[in-house]
Amino acid sequence: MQELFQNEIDVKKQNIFQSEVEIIGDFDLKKIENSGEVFRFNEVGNGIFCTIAFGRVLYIRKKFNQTDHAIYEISCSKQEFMDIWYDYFDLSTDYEKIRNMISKEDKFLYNAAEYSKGVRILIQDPWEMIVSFVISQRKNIPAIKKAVETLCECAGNLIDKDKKIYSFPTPEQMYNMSEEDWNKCALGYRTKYLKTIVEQFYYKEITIASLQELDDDKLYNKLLDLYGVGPKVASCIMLFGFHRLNSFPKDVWILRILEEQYNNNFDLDKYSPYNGVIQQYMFYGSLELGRKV
DNA sequence: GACCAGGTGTCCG
DNA sequence: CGGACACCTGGT
Repeated sequence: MQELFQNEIDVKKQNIFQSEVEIIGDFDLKKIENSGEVFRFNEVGNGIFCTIAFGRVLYIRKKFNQTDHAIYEISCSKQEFMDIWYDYFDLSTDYEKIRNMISKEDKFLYNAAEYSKGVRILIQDPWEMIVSFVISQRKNIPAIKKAVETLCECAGNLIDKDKKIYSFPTPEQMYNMSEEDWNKCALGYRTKYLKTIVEQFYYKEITIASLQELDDDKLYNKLLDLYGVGPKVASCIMLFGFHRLNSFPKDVWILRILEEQYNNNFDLDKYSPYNGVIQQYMFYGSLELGRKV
């Protein structure tokens, strides 16, 4: 907390914002932060959000609202925003259109989607998603975030010397981690999963490029083959790393909703090809049912 | 100090 | 194949 506060002061001092962009449609930074899909995305104070991805850091803050769009201050050039962050935030997908597919008859889902308005499915680095979601198992979100940051500090590149921000390590960087590094990360039984996966990617027995070519079913099965990756983690990797919007991760919260709200009769394929977006609305809606952020 | 956290591998019927 | 059970560690 102290570090974040320090970070905020630094941001102000350096007047970090460089340009402005207009963003149209569903877009809520706080909701994205709490949507559970991203682990290096944090509010650092005063409405300023910081996210680290693709070896870059972005600071972004809403400046003001117009009726159908909003203006955001950003720490990069407009050009970089269009080249990198436009896709990251999935700004070419019309989430309002997806929300409008939900019938009012389904009261729970309709309310959940209203409540979640502004959540988007970020397009994140597939490798980072594989590693992060293997780490995520049987951890709460603060613990996941901490573990990911420690891993980045151990093996990533220093991309901001002042604020000590590190990039997410590549398979090569993780392959070269010492035993001491692994111990520092304190990943417990997940370490052996990651070591195995890292080795496969290091020796190019599997590549991200080859995975990207696969259709949903084949990709799912290929991910399941990875040591330490089960159905839930594979679905998350597909949704958040490969942007397979039909992938429907079922964690404890979703299972609870499917049982309590739908008596286990929810048609998981009803909103194809956007079942994963619907899942995300349900998951964010679980905040109202007692899930903690 | 328990108890549990966005699960998965393993073993057993 | 479905159901138990152990599992590292840290947060509440």
